[in-house]
Amino acid sequence: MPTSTWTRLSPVRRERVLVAAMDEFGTHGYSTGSLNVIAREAGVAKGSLFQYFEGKLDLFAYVAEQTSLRVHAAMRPWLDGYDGSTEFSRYLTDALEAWLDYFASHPLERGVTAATNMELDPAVRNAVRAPVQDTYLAGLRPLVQRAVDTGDLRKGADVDALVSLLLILLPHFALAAHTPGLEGPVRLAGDHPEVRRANMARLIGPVLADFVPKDR
Amino acid sequence: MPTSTWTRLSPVRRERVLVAAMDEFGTHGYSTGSLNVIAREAGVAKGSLFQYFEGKLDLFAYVAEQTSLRVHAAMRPWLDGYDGSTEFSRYLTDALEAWLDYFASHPLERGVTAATNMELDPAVRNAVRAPVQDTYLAGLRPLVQRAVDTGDLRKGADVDALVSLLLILLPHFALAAHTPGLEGPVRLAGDHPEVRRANMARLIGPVLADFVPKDR
DNA sequence: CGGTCATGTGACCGGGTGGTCACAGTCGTC
DNA sequence: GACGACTGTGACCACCCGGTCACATGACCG
Repeated sequence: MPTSTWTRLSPVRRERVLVAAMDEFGTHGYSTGSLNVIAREAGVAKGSLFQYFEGKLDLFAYVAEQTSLRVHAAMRPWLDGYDGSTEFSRYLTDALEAWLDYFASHPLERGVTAATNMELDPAVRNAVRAPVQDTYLAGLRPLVQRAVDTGDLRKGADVDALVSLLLILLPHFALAAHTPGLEGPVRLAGDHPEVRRANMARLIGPVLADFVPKDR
Repeated sequence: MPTSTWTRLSPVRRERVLVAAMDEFGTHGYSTGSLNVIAREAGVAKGSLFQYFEGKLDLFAYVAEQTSLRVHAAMRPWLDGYDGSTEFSRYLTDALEAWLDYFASHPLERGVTAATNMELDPAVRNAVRAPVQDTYLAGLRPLVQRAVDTGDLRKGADVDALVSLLLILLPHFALAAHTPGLEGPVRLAGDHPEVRRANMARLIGPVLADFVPKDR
């Protein structure tokens, strides 16, 4: 949790520190990320960082939280916008495409998301990843539940199972498109957006197939 | 690649170093793992490590490779044993359960697998993860292909898509059962093996459903 | 025995780390 | 102008890192 000093800071200074921290942690991860570098890139003395945050972990947790809020805000229209007028699998594919587009155009957020997902140290992950995952859960579950309620997904479909699968696949999709070596034979880093969309449909389609009503 | 000195070493000394390195890298990951600790735990001078390997990355790459060989060897019966006499989805569920069992009883291998999968630095991942992933690919693809050939999976099924999905889900299953915060609502860390198996079936079942023939 | 060579060792090196703190500056208020 | 509270600063601390290297050890051979 940032200190009160941080909240009183001028917005431009806050943004400079936040961006520098997102960049550094997003590029090198938590343990390898350097406060010296963050302070230098932000144009701020290192001592100042310790007046704004309790320490490195506190800063990282703040960065992770802010990032997840930004991502969540960007995806909110898709999380809230489903009304059953479009076939759900089509809607979800569109939403996933927007998801990929967002990370393609927001490398800072992509980096921090990667660093958060890849963190190994349980202490760090507990401070950072579990809350973020809860945010995703709170966004996805109602969306899936609504699709079941409207009959766009099969009555009695295992909502928890689908949500769990999405929770595994979503971060993977977001990162695979930009980190080589994460992909299987079906690549998401395709040069053409159409290829990427088609390949994503190849992956998400089969997963959804068992959840849609038989007569569709 | 280890030096020739390493290959001439007594097996007990090699094993001591290997185990210490698996433990350290598996617990703390590559960048945070310490050669000082490895040398101490192995009962070996730090200088000796540099007579066995070119440096830290070389040691880590060796550890990752050896680990993937061990895992691969343990799973080989399942990769080779499919002959179409059992329904494929049943066979795969059994194989995945063996997969979970293996990591439950081999914490060193589990730790290194986690560290390999969670590595952020592209240079390290290229040196380590891509080869490992190729090993998985070489094991999984023939298995799936055989299931298509025997008609246990639908003719014309998208083999690449299923393999890609498995490549994403498998490491996740292996690690989720032991690293809190990685799981969605459907948990694999259940106390009872039956619960765990049932939950895994809830996740893998829908994924497979679209690949099995319609008349089954 | 002396000589050679492979191997083992740990003090040591330069460098980077997260974190601290004594000091300097900068406001608003009386 | 004088005060006090808040904020900014970077030299500094103790510590740990990966990597090196001069030397010790010991096995084998003539």
